[in-house]
Amino acid sequence: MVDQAQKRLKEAFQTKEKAGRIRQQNEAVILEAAEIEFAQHGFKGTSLNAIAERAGLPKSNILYYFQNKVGLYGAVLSDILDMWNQSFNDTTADDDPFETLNTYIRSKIRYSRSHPLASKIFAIEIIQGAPHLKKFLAQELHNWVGDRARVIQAWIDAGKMDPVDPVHLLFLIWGGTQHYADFGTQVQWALDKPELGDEDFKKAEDTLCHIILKGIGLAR
Amino acid sequence: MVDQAQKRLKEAFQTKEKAGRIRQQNEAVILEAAEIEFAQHGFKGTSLNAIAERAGLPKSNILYYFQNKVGLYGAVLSDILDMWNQSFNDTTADDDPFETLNTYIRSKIRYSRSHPLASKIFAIEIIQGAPHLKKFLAQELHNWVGDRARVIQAWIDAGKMDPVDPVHLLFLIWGGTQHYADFGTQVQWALDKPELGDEDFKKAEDTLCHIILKGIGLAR
DNA sequence: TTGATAATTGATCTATCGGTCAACTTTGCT
DNA sequence: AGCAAAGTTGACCGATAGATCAATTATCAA
Repeated sequence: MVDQAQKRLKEAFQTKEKAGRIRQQNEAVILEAAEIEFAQHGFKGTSLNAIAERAGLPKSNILYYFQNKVGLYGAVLSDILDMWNQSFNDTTADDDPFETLNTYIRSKIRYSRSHPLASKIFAIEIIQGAPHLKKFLAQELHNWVGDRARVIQAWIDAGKMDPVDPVHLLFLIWGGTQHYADFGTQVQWALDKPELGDEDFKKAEDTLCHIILKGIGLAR
Repeated sequence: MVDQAQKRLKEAFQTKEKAGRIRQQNEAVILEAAEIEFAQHGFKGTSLNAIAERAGLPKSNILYYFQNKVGLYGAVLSDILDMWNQSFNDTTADDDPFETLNTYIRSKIRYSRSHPLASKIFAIEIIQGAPHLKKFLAQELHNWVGDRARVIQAWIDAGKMDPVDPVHLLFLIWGGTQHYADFGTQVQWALDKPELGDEDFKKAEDTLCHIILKGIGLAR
């Protein structure tokens, strides 16, 4: 989705590429700790002290690697955007809609499972009005959605699927798939399980693909 | 969904029923200001000072009405649960699945439009692990989902709709509808509109109902 | 009118916030 | 080995956090 936005974020926040082994490892530890804390308390609600304690490093160390709290948060966001929409990016009207959307939905759910913290940080940021991402992402997202919507519209015009609004279809896919990361707590309550297993995510994938693909007139 | 949970929350956090007119009005002003701030910064990220400033009242006043920050937050959550799932609550296996789910989806989207702040506060709370709601809501939600899932399963057994997993169907509806409140910022970016109008929400309702209802084998 | 109770709020407390700085150690080149 | 640069971190800063308290004002029954 967001090559351009990610690049600009990186320019603004990323630390030096070349660095000693100790520093690289410490930075990784800090970013991991920061990810957990930001996902749990949001930007304003997270304290550098809490991150430092979780990372097992002095607070001063964090502020030496990253110039301030916003810089650290930006680095975390940059890491997240690093691995956003892999699939569905290069799709054209000639591609098979069933295959493309089936893959897209399943990869989205798998991302929810493998990177729940990243999804949560992103979700909180958006819910709160995306004060730190707006300038990096707003235009980019509009372009990405526009491009994808045109592909879907072409499929519709070719009679390959039902005439549903492409943008709202994308929203449904996003909402339905991200739910498993962002609202994982709620999902666990509903299923009364401390953690979801392979079979749960398999069932989630299959159910979503069945409903959405059949719902837009695609079947296999 | 949550009669019991709401009642217990109220017992724990609600202020006195009987109160002077000035106090009632001030409490309403405070709760409204608190709703905005909590939706924008989460529980930890919100300061009583910011709420007081927005409400135009001294901070001490807030702490006199509500005993502390958790109390105020609890009162806001209680207000939110007050108006949760109106529809789909008394549905039985004898009801028409198309009519029931069609109404449910549309009412969910309308709620997203009319109460975006409530939805956002709830979303942030859940994303962050629901530290303040867990004891009030976890069991309740499991029961509610179980009951609704049984109704859907009865529809499936009666051959009225496709054999999809009822719980994941509910998740898809929740994710797809709440998206319009929680990720309203993202939706606005995608559509490049400062605010969504009647026709946008109409299109959202129609698209979601079409895809989901057709996707589970219901049509009209 | 009076007096007890409730309501209100400015002053103030301690803890913690993000951030700076200076002292010290380690690293790496000559 | 010597030394400048980079790395590291404990001490500390002003600002602000949630919360308490005491002094004042408003309310209302007797």
